Amino acid sequence: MTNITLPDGKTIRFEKPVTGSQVAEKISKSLAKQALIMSVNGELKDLYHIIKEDSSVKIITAKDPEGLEVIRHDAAHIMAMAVQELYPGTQVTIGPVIENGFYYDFARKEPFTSEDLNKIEKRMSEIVDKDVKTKREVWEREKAINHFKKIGEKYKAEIIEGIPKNEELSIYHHGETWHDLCRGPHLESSGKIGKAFKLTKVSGAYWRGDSKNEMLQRIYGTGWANQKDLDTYLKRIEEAEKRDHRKLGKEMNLFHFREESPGSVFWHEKGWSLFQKLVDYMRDRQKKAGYKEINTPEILDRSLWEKSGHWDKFGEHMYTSTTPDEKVFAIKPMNCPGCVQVFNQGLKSYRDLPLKMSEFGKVHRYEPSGALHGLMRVRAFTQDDAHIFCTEEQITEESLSVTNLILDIYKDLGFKNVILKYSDRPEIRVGDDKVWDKSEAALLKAVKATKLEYTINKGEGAFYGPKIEFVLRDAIGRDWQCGTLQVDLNLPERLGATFVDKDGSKKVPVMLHRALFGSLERFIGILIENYAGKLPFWISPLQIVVIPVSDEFDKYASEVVGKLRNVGLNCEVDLKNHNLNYKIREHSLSKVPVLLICGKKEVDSDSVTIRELDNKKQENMKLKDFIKKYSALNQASLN
RNA sequence: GCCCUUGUAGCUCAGCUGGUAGAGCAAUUGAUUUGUAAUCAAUAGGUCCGCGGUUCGAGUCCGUGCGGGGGCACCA
Repeated sequence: MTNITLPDGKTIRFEKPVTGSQVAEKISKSLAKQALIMSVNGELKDLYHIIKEDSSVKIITAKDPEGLEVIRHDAAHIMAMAVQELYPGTQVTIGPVIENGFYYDFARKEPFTSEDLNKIEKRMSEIVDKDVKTKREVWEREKAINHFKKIGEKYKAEIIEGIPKNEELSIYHHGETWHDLCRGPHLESSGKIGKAFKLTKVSGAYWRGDSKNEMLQRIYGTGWANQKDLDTYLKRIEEAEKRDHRKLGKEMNLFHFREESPGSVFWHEKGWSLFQKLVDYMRDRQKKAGYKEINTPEILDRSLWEKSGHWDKFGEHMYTSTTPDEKVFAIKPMNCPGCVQVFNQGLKSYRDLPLKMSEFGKVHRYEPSGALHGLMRVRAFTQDDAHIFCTEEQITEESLSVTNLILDIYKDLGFKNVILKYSDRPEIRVGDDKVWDKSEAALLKAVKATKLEYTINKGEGAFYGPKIEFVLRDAIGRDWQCGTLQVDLNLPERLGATFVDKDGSKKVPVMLHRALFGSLERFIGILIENYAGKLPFWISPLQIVVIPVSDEFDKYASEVVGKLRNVGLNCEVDLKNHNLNYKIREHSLSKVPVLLICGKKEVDSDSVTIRELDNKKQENMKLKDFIKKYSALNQASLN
């Protein structure tokens, strides 16, 4: 007698032990058809697993996240099977499920080409059609190791050797010819995978993820429950490609990169205008929040970096320069040591704290060539940096005020969806554990006070203190880590920063590092992708183009531009010998938010006709009203 | 840094197995004077990423360097 309790609380009674398939069959024919795997007392099992005792069982279909995962996992297996059929001698390693799909890492001398991918995909399809049965076996450890060694799968053998001795080793057979070591569960047969998968790319990947090991070939695939989901996913990828800031940056004439300085931006007039607009805005916000802006040298003597600890901990990422007199300088990769030097000038009292010093510091970091990626990962960038010198007691309050400022600024720029990542002490760290206790608690208190969603990343703090990272979600659901707030229990002491406390004794202040955008360059990349290039009016580098209907109205159009420039709007007049349609198309494609059309009607009535981007409706307005309305829109606070 | 891939006009790209470069758009000039997403025509435009090699001959094949792209590793 086996009692099976279903998720809705109902119990089905079976005379004998049963399989998941039998349970599903009992519930309904359609469920039996859709069933992929099952969960028995919370453990995922194959459908053909025999349940011997009373259990609560949930039949899992493609609608459940676990179901989709199994589809992907099986697709990975079938891919490996197809690869080994097509390319004998290829060794398999690991093949997990990942977000949106799966991959499998192979060891093979010859590289896989994109044609190979097509072939493999086709073979996978054939295997699905054949609907080969899956069979699970439990093997004895030595047998498994010897077996895989014998058939030349040294990576598999190595994996098994690393599995704890008390763990059960299951081998899954797919059809008569292919098998793999796997924890499972798996689908009953290959037909259940369906055809909603696609191999997407090949790449290199280190064995066990360690760059000291040999490089394997990884084939990525995406897999879904049905064709519709696959299509939706592929569409989303396409949409992301359309928004690529590298493409848009070129099209919109914002910036370029070139061989002479990989990873450094050549800002064009329009891109720089956007950059400056953000800086102006930040300056204004920080001033109002009580920050004092400073600026420190780009090049500083080696000795300072040795004192700060950067030379040791960050040396391989630093650009250095030796002067003709053999002195070694480093180009700053961070602003903090410079800022502490400014703090150290003059005697500071507890009355000066918290002291907030901001700096738009340009830093250089020698990033590995393979890491570079448009504006998102560069070797030279500008931080909207600030350092807050305060007492331990002030950590929570200051952190909270930084957090509020960040959230408010993100909101102004159109990002309302923000989550926090809190990281506490890492294994290797400096400072007394008691101080860590205090600063972690203080920072966590601030995190909780925001009432925002947050994750705790254990042990991922900086070696000098705990930190919060601000992750914003963009218009198409991608997460970007931007701002950061770090408590520093180390640097002020190393660089001899002190203040005179109430009792007259000298104390070392706590330092908070914070950046809101993180890197201006990167943030601009995120902005471009978030808005697909259609930036909000107030930061748009070219806000308005005035178009005369014919050259008869060139003079009026030029006058309008003059007046708009006078109130600080970025605008151009288009006097080219093209017709109106052509100009509207051209400027719309280059994403100018507002076009003003001027013809006889407008000249006669001292007005302009407004056409906003992506809005075919036109509106005629007196020029002075237009100026009033749009110069107001030019302020962030009104957006 | 590592694996794969890629580099042709300002831009997007074509150029089969080696035989001295081609299109569309942009630019320039001329015509047209246009009322809401491409008016017509003509002209000009190239160290085919750099260096070396094979060859009678290299954009094309080989080697190497640099850059770009996709991943891996890295992101203090």
